[in-house]
Amino acid sequence: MMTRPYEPQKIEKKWQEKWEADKLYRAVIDHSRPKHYALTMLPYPSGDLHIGHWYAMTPSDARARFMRMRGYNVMFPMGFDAFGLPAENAAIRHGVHPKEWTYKNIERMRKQLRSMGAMFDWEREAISSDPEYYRWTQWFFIQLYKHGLAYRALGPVDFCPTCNTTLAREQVQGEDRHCERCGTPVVRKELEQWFFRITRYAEELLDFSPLDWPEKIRVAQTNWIGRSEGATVTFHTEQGDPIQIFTTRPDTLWGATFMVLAPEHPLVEKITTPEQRPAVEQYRYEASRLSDIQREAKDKEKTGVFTGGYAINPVNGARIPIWIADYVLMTYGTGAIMAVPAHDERDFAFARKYHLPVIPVIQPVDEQGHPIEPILDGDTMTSAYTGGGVMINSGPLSGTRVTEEKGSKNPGIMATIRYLEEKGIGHFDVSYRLRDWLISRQRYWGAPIPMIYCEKCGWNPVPEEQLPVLLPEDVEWKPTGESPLKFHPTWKYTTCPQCGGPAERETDTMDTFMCSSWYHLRYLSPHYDLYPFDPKEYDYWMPVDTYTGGSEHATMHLIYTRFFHKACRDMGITKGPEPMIQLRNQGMVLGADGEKMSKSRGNVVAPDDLVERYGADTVRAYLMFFARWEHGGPWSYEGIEGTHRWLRRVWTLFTTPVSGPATATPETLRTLRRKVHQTLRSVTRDFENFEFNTIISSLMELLNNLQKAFDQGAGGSPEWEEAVDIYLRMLAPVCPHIAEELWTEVLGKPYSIHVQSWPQVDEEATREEQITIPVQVNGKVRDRITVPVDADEETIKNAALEAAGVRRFLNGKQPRQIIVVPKRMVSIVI
RNA sequence: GGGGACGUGCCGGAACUGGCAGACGGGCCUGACUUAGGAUCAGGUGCCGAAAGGCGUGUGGGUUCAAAUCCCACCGUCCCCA
Repeated sequence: MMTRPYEPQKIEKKWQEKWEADKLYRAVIDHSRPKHYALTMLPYPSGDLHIGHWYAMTPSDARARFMRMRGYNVMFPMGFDAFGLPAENAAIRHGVHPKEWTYKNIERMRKQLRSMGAMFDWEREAISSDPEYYRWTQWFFIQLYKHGLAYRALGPVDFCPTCNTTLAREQVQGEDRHCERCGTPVVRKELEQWFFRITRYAEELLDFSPLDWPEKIRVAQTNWIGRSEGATVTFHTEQGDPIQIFTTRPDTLWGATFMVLAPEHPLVEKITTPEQRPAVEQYRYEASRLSDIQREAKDKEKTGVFTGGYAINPVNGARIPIWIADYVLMTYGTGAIMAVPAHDERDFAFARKYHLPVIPVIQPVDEQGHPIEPILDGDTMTSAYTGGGVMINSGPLSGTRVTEEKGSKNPGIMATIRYLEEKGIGHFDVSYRLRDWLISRQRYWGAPIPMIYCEKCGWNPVPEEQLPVLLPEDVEWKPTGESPLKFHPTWKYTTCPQCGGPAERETDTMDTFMCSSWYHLRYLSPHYDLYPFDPKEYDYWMPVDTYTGGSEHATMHLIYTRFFHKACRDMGITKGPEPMIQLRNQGMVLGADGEKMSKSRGNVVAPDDLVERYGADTVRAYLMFFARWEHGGPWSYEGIEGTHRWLRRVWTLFTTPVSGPATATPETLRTLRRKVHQTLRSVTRDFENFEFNTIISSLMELLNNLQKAFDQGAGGSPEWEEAVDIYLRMLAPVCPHIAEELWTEVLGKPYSIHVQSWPQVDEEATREEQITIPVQVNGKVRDRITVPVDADEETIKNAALEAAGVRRFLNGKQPRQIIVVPKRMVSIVI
């Protein structure tokens, strides 16, 4: 009889429909089994599923399936991060309503997602732009507001002129400070905006001890938070106005020879002398015309102007001039610095340019503490000295040792801080680079910020029972792209929840990162309407056990969601220290040319076409095979052929009828069984470690062995039956459709393979009887010997010395040393 | 400038704790089957060499009986932060 051909298009669709009809992947609370919450970052419904989505999702799916076979009750949900700018841009450009555009895209992407054959539990689907979802996004905002974690503040903010909205600092990227979404360089604007107090959690966010997260992400977040220890010191102007500064080098305080204020600093007005006023005014005007990008540019020469005012150095009473310079930004720290030119590069350059005094206060010394060359001299120094040494010219602290260490680990710094605290001049302080999260967006397609402004009562939250604040649908766009909420004739007019008088709604919407900060909670119970999630579901499923997605979210989503969880924990909403325990990042699929995929390069790989041609199983397997998952790599149209060939060979071998009883030798069958269990062991280990590429190569290798055994007459034997059984179970998480078809339809085993358990390794079967180990003479392999696996050292040594290849080199001489590593090798030194 | 990842055949990539470098796949070569092959199957394939053998994991040094793996310096690529 003719065996039927492998037709993935037919079997894949069939099984996808059956699995869904049977609710095979429905995840429900089951206290009798350990739970596993596997989560992969939800997509934005851009309209088309990209190969990158496949790369992120299908290996994650395989891992989730593996966990399920290992006995876990696995939840693997999917949804859409559906608010955002592209929808609105489509509206402006093509006149489609963002809602229509978004939901059409979702419809299309659902279909594409289904074609993956992933074990998504669609009954848990959540869409962030559904009112039943964003009602709770708004509710969270109000909770944060009520707990003082959301506040409104006026200040300079980053604004993208193309997207027509403000951005969080995290969304401003690169040297030219461009918008994360569209690449346009941002501009600075002075606006009143809503912020979340993420900085309150800076310290706790640095603690990664409960987490199994990649080093790369932990380092990126640590650097982003940018903790530095030092001192806050209060200087005073001659007139007695305090100027606070933060410094990481209080040990150099005696060397402060001038101060620099940001041109916008409020004290500038007061301290500027009449003679200096024209120059200062001019400089302030010029600075105001420059963007921060230009002001911070590293190749730009540092400029500044003397204000005519003086400050008193609190440690030595020195009268030091106060300058303004545009490289000091009002938005960083206190907008004022003390300048120690002898020990800071930037201050040094500034001092030399404007002929300001340079006074060294740290002298390099040797181990014994004796001064070493160069003996620093402020007049002749050619660069700042930033290393350690001993404090000089520093009054009572002269002679104190200063190391290269930072902050509290440095005895010189700590001695100075103790001194400052005793004198009441300053105190130990920690500063963070992290800034509060700006969440206001001047856009329409987002969750409205549920706040109301009343002339009399100020800002008040919308009463919770009135949530959600629905987005009005009857809106029109101006060509400028400004949010239509601002111009809506009725929507923004409401009454004050406090006094009942006329009031106006906030017309800004929330950063979509707010929506995605809690979506893992909405999956728990997407239609629950008493609370953002059903507490019973929370208690069973949370925290997320395995989270997968791109590492580009290190300082955005991944830090926001941690903050969100901790803030909610402190408000009594969530539990535990962290929302996602284990994180793994996939790399990127590059185009076949090795370049980043983009429409303009014309190197985009379309998954739909591949599925049509090869089937989802081949696409899944190839994506797992072609590179190490966390690295990614270039796509190859020839490479996928190889993976497809493999699956066809699996199909052919497993659908070939066995003719008659087994004729293979016991040795063949033993070898077959050994290889099967050895492969099972390594595949199991690789699944645990997310090493998908070697899972596939092991399965390919095992198929080659199976084929050989079959050709030698293994078919029909119990060993063969077992081999096929284990092979399909191992294949099931990777290629769920072909595995199901072969299991259920071809072999007639009980439906479904996806409810079967993961096979057990028979350790006894994996044991080799004889092993071949290399023998080295002076570090070079000269022969190989075959010995029983449990041979003792003496036996191995003798066998090695007997080997022809060894004797030829030994030439009758006595070896000086023989190293025997049982099961590995013999090394002979002559 | 700071931080991180990395550098292995023609290509993608393997190599667990230092122990046979190049698994697995692609490509290429040879052969079989075939009217045909861009299908399938079998074999070969790091480099030099007729062979013995030598040389090989970015470069140079070091530790070791033994280094892709550990240490030092350098070169190069990519990512993140300024």
